[in-house]
Amino acid sequence: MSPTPQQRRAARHQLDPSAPAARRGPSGRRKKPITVEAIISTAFDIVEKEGYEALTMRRVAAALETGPSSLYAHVVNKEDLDELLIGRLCAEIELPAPDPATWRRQLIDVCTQLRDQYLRYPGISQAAFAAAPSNLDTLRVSEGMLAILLAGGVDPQTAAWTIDALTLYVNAHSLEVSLAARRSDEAWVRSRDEMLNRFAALPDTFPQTKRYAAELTAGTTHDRFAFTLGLMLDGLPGQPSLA
Amino acid sequence: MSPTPQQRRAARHQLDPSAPAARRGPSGRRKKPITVEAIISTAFDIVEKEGYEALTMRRVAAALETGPSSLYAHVVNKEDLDELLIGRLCAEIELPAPDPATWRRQLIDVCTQLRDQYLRYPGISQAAFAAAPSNLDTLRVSEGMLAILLAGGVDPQTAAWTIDALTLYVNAHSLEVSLAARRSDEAWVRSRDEMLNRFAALPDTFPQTKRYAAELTAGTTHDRFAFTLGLMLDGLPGQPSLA
DNA sequence: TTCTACTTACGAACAGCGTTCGTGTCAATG
DNA sequence: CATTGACACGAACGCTGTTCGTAAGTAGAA
Repeated sequence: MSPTPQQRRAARHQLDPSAPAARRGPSGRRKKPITVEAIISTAFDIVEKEGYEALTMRRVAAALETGPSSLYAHVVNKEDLDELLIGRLCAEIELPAPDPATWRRQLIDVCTQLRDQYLRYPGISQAAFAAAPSNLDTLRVSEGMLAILLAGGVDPQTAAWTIDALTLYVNAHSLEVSLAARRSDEAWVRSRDEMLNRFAALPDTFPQTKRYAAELTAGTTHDRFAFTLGLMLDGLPGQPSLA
Repeated sequence: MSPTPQQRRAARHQLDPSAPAARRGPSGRRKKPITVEAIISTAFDIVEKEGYEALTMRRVAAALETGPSSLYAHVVNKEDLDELLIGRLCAEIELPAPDPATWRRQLIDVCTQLRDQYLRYPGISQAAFAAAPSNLDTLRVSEGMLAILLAGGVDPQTAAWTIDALTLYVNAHSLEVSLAARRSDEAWVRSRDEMLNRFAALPDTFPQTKRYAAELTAGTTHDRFAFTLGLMLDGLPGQPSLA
C-alpha cells in the first residue's frame, strides 16, 4: 500500500520527526519525477515572480509540465500546499540563542525575518492566516520567541499572548503591504501625494484627518512596522533591555 | 446617459457627500427592483448565515431571484461589493465624543465595536484588508480614533501610526477567529484539550512550549484581544487614563 | 397615439479555479 | 512471462467572476 497524500500529511504533522522514511529508489522513469519538494519549490518560484494570487494548482502543474491531477498524489489540497509553503518559510527563520540583555532586539529581528520572507513572496501571508498553528515549523518559531521573551524576564502568560499578538500583526502587516503593492506598482511617493490631495479635499467633518494629513501619510511601511513592534514590546513589563 | 456602476462608485468615493442625486422615479417594473441597497443587505444576510466564503455573486443573485449578470449594473465588481460591505459596516460604528479622562477606554470600545461587527459577519474582515483606505466610511472611523488619541494627549505622529496598528490588528484578530471557528464548530475547550495533548507529546526540542503549554492555550479569544489592545495602548506616552 | 431613446434585466457563454475518476504506463517482483 | 503496485495524467464536474447581446419596459417627443 503506497502512502496516500493524507498519510504523507499525517507523517508531516507527526510530532516526532524521526525516521525520514527512506525514499524509494529514485525510479528515474521521468526526467524530473514529481515530488513534494519539486512542487513546493516551483510554487515558491511562482509566488515570488507573480504573487500568491497566481499560485494555482494548474499553474504549478503547468510549470512541472503535467496536468493538475498529477499533483494530488503528493499533496492533499491547495490548503495543504499552502501549509507546506508556510512551514518551509518558517523553517528558514534563524532563531538566536536567547540573550537577556538584548531580548527586545532579538524579538524584533525574528519578526523582521518573518516579514522579509512574507514580502519576498508577496501575498503568501494570506496562507499563514489559515495555516493550522500545530505545524511543527511554525511551532519552532514560536518556541524560539517564547524562549527569548522568557529570557527577557517576561512572565509566561504575558509572553504567550504577546507571541500571538506579534505573529498576528506581522502576518497582517505583510499582507497589507503586499496587497497595497499590487494595487499600484508605481513608486510610493506618488501614492502619498495622492493621499495628501484626497485628505486636503475632505469635508470639514474630518478636521483631524485634514489637520494631520502629513502625519497620517508619513513614514515608510518599514517605519510603521518598527513603530508597532516597539509599541507592543516597550510596554512589556520585563527586564529593561540594553539595546 | 445613465450612470455606469463605475460612476456610481466614483460618486461614492466623492469627497463631498452632498447632493444625494435624487433617485429617479421608482419605476416599479419589478416587484423588488434590484438596487445597490438590496444587494448589500442580502449580501450581509448571506455572510451572517453562511460566512464570507459563501458570498458569491451567483449566490447573491439567486437570493434576489435573478441571474448573476444583473448585479453588474449596480456594482462594479465583487471587490466593489466587498468595499460597500466594509463601508456599511464601518458606518454602524458609534464614535464617542473624545474625553481626555477615559481615552483609552473609548479607543478600546471602538475597537471592540469593530471586532463585534467583524465577528457577526464571519470572515468579512478578509474584505477589510483589501478595502482601499480612502473609503469615506472607514475614514470616518479613523478620524474618530484620531480625535480620541489626540484628546488623550498623544502626539499626532504617534497617534497616526497607532491607528494603523490598531485597525490592522483588529482586522487580523477577527479574521483569525473567524477562520478558527469555521475549522471546528465544536466548543473551544475541546480544541484546547487537543492542543494541550499535542504540546505534551512534543519532542524535547520544544522545552518552553511543553513547559508553558497551559499559558499558551489559556484565555478566550476575547481575553487575547483585550490583552493586545492593552499592550498597544498602555505603552503609549499620553495622558494617563483614569479608567 | 406612435415612435424613439434610454434604462434596466437577464440568459448564455467564456475562461479559469479546485478536485475526482478512470485509465494508462512503467519498474520491480513472483 | 505475468502480476502487482505506484505513479502519472486526460477528461470531466461543479464552481467562480465577468462580459455580451438582447429583450423588456418606461419616459419623453413628435
